[in-house]
Amino acid sequence: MDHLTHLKTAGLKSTLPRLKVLNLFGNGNERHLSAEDVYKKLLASGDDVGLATVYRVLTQFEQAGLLIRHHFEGDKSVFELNEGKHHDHIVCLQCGRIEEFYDATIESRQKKAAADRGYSVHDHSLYIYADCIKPKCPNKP
Amino acid sequence: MDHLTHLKTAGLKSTLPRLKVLNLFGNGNERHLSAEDVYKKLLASGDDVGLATVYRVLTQFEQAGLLIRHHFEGDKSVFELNEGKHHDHIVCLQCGRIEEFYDATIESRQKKAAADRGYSVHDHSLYIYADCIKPKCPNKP
DNA sequence: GTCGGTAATGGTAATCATTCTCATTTGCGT
DNA sequence: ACGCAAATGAGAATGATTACCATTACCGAC
Repeated sequence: MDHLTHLKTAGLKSTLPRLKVLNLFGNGNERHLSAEDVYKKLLASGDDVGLATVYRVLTQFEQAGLLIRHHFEGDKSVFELNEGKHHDHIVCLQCGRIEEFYDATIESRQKKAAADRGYSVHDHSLYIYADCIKPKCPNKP
Repeated sequence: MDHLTHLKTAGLKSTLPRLKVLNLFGNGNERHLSAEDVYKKLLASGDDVGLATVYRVLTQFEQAGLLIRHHFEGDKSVFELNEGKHHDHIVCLQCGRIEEFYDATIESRQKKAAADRGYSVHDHSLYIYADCIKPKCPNKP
């Protein structure tokens, strides 16, 4: 399913700003971007979209299920493309690198923990804050 | 160790505002409070501390290890007394109820996931967002 | 292809949580 | 009791995000 179709499916009109934002997440080497990141990257590539639009579009995409919003430590939201495969995150506190991982055992234990206590799970977030090993880590935030 | 001793140990002067905040978390029926919550509760009980002080004190307590800061969904930080026993949280999206749980298997799998990828863990946060079962849930945020 | 209505955009002001500034007050050792 | 450094509190400042609203761009009907 291409971007245009994605938008249609979500009941969103296919506009230039929206396509540009989707493209960023689609091609991008960086999977995890904040609103400010997206805004700056678009400006840098000559496409000027308003910051307000970026925020609006990101929220719409999240609600449409195209993007996933994360609240890592710190105040700003970070988004990534929802490619259907759930995963958790390890965040390097030194350089900000984000690594994804999936552990079936953790997933099932979580489900069980919630079920045992009478909760019906919507979703969950697991963030591991760590230092990544040099020389991988440039140690610069 | 009582509150006064806690402060001393942390190298913090024992002041009225600090004791009042610690008391809130100590006695409180509610373990999880935001800065605004703390501020309002103090005002309600006739003790007037400034909001700035509340924020400052909460941050100091966090750094001293007396409190733990959480970033549940939404924008504001939530604090709870650090009683030494790590646990994760289930948050009811309907009524805001927070339930704590601990699962040794999840803990060890997390550690392993990070270690396998060359990370040295600082800490981690696992939040399960769910609906709690009626009639427990008053369904009112 | 053009027209028109509606939804989308973007600049700016407003909001919310949090932090900073700085003059005043308080805790605490002497 | 005194004095000074540390703590407080009121309000300004900040940073992220949202609201407002006049202008502009999609898209379906003709």
